[in-house]
Amino acid sequence: MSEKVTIATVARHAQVSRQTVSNVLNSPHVVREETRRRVQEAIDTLGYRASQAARQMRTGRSRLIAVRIEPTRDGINGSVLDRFLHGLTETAEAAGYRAMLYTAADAAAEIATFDDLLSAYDLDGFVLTGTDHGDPRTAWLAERGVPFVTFGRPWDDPDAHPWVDVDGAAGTAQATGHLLAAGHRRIGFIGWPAGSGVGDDRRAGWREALRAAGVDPTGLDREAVDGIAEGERLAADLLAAASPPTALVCASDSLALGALQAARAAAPSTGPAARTAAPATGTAAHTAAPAVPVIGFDDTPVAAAVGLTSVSQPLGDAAARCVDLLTAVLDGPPRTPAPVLLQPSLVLRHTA
Amino acid sequence: MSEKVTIATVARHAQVSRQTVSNVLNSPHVVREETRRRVQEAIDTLGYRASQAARQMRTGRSRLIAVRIEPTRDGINGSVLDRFLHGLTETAEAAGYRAMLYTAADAAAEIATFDDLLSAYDLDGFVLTGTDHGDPRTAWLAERGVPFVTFGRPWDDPDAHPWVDVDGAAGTAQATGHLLAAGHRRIGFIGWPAGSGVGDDRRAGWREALRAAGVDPTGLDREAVDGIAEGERLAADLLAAASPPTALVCASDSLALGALQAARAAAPSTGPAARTAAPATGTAAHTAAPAVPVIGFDDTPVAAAVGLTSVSQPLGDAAARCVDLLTAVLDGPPRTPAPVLLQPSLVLRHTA
DNA sequence: TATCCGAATTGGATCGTTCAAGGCGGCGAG
DNA sequence: CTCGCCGCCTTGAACGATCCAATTCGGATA
Repeated sequence: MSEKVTIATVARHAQVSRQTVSNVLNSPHVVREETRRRVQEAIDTLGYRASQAARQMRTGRSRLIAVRIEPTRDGINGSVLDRFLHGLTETAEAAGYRAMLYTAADAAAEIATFDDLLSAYDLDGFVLTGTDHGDPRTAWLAERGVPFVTFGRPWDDPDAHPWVDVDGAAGTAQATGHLLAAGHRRIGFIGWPAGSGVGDDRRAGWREALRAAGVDPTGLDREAVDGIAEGERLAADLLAAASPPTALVCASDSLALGALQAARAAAPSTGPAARTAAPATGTAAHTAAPAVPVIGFDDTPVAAAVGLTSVSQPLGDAAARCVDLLTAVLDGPPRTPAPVLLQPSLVLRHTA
Repeated sequence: MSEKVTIATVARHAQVSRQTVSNVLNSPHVVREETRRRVQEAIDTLGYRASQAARQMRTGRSRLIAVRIEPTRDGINGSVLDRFLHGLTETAEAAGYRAMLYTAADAAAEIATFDDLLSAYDLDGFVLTGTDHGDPRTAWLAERGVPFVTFGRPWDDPDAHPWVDVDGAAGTAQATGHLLAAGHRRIGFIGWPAGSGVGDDRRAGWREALRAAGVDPTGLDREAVDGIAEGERLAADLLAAASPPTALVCASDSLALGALQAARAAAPSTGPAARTAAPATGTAAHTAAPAVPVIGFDDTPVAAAVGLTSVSQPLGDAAARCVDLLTAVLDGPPRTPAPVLLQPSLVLRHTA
């Protein structure tokens, strides 16, 4: 191995000055074509790579973006983040950025981490996931003019900052529509307690779809925090009602999984037009369609494994668009790029 | 906001030289206690943070470690990486390091990425996951003296480099032992094609456990690449044999999930001492114990969701130990720290 | 021929930190 | 008394890139 190859090495090798080499890399248009080629050749020959540290010291830019990796709560929804991260890393690499991970127990700790990462590592930007009403993190970042994008809408003001999101309401509406088309009328919803942006959005999709079909959604929904056990409890409660729903839409795969068990436990009631969906996946149909169809949300591996019909989010796309927006802010003019709302799709399996 | 606060700002504020401030941070023992306190106070007051870029430029160390984020293959095993990454990031932060992500399509691309990360970002070290026989990546890194740790043994030479692993053989042995204790004798194994380190290890655990119990494992195992469909196929094949196994141990949850379906499809055969395990999880027992008990490997969310008994890897621990070993190499004397072999545990659920 | 112009290139200064070398007062040994 | 050493601190130089101002140079213009 030879000595470390710096910009000076390249300059000497190509018979030009350091600045010219720098120009070839950063502003190729100011360099004569023939010179540019000669320099580029030297770069390739020597295997030169600009030192990020040196560049960063001068420019204050690190070409690093940070993402938080959350503790896998439920376990089921964990792999959502997994897919998102992969897409993010891949797109960032293509744009010349690298993704850095950080953890934080709560919003306050996360803000402290922002501060640390910004002052110590000169981070260029952040990708936040899972925003909610009055998020203190976005306020902190915006106040300091730090570039960031959220995966999840700013529920208070759609123009507050760049964001990417998946249209959850459209997803539950699509799920509800699928069940309506199969002949169901009384379609229940199992979701999260009112107040969370995402949860309310998903419930709204179901409600509006029912209303549009002329069905009164009153009394057809239940709510609880996420979890299989909760899903089972709520579904059992719904199915035991005076006039129970004949199909269920859920705000998550966790809830849906629990609901599925309640649906299976329930006697094969007199649901209309049962057994409409055909097995969609390649694996054998290992579970019979439940008497009460159930649709989940997120299309997690668990859903795929147990044959649960679920609303799938285009996570790779979402991650890519996050990077797009962020780099637009970083590399382009200082204007806020338009937000992106992606459409989910319904993945049909055995349960609906 | 005031101006950027550098080491010079602190020095002025504390009435000392830059170097003394630097010493307070990096070699506190050479500074008089009273001075140290004064400087520390100035640091806290001003909210000073050392610029990584400047430090890195001088020392050549970035306090960054890189991990590859793989494309979620199966989906089921994806969340394994998720948990590992979280633990890694957390432990790295505690040790003053940050985790950076990268992707790579294959080993060659990964090596190219090594080169890039090393020369451009001055990466301090790598954490590799999923090593195999004759891994070109470890060879490349070792040749250049780049610090790295693998999660997964170097299957050719245990002393080649620092590593952390989970004792897969012990896991399958434990699973097999559990079934033996329940009265089973003919216990089958569904695993991956011979040749992969991890797969062979897991098979060996099962084989030796059977042998130790005086059972001849011949003909009781099948192999295929990972996947639910494959698992179902292999299990069906095994169960259709002349003298079929009465219980199954699998090399992954994916295979186990498939096997479970085959086991349920099979008529409740005359297995011995059926129904020994009691429901372990908090959620209601939604699935009856199968006629042929099945045990998976990895304790994925899917396993938890469907009630599959599975061998659980201590991923958080593993990640932490990876960071420990890596920082030992980075911060300590240049000797190879002892490898770490962690023990998995059997999580009992409904299927065994 | 002298002058000017713009494109292309050059050399010096700079970012914030750590390293290497050196200053300085005091103390113990020769 | 002087010398060397030690503990504590300071100063100048360097890491490798980019920014800025100055300079060269070929060619067009007066």
